[in-house]
Amino acid sequence: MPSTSDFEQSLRAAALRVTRPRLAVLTAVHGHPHADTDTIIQAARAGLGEVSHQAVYDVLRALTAAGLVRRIEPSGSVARYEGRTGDNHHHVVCRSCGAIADVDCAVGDTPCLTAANDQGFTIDEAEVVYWGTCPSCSTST
Amino acid sequence: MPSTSDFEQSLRAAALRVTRPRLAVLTAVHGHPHADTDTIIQAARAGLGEVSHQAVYDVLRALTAAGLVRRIEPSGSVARYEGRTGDNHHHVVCRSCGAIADVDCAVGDTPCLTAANDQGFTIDEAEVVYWGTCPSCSTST
DNA sequence: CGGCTTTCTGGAATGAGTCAAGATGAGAGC
DNA sequence: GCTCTCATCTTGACTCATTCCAGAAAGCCG
Repeated sequence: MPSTSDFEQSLRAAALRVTRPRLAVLTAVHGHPHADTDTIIQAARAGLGEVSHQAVYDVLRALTAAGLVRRIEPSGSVARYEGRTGDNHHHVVCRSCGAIADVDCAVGDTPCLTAANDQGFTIDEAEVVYWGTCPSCSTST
Repeated sequence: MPSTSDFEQSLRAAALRVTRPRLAVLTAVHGHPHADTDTIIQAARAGLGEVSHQAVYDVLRALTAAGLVRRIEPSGSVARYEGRTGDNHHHVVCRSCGAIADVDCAVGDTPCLTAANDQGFTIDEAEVVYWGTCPSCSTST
């Protein structure tokens, strides 16, 4: 996991100001993969004291726009964020407990980006969500 | 598009009672592909008079559970529903205007269902969303 | 250090979706 | 065809994630 100075560089590289809340949120996102907003707020507060939820939302939006974090929203769940960007991986979501795990795509770097007929759309990203059951939910059945 | 009697049969086959609201919602979903909940409510009312939003939500949930309709939720959008199920197609979403179009997958019937490492998950469905720009938004740039 | 701009705080508002209780009507048996 | 039973629909209030707003504070640059 990147260090605080790495995050600082990332922020500066994205032309964003380096502030305590931003570093805290960035650290929280990297330390809690697929965490929902509330978890990130909790984590940010744990390392910073008090942060308004508004600041976290704002920071997350800025970071998402800058491409430093990725926002994922499985159906039926609240928005979640993750720090791994640019490596084109996808997600498995457990139907039972909502757990999310990373999976690399089988095909390569930009898989499935070749739709049979693209309807004239200019496709620039393919997002894949696998639905299934996680190991612990499978066994507890 | 299926007729009302087809919908009746589908409902009965799913052990659901055939009611006016259900037929109206089913018709609305088939007549308005990828429509959001509000649109479906409007469409159902157009063919039925007055329907409570609660009934529509309930019907949509029942139909989704029965597999008669499919629920899709692109990030940043409200829930949408479609009547085409079982043919394993995917969607292109326009980042600009939010338009949704169907695409058949290039690989075949159950594409991309082979994740590189499934983390022990039992995967039963792969959902693919292509992000891009629709023809009209591309040209108007 | 000073000024400008962006960001953070705190609170209130929005809006999709859900819950609960009672009324209604579809389906089954007589 | 009639009646009974239970799933389904109506109404209305409510939850909760997310957003909007205005003012205060802090970071960045010269």
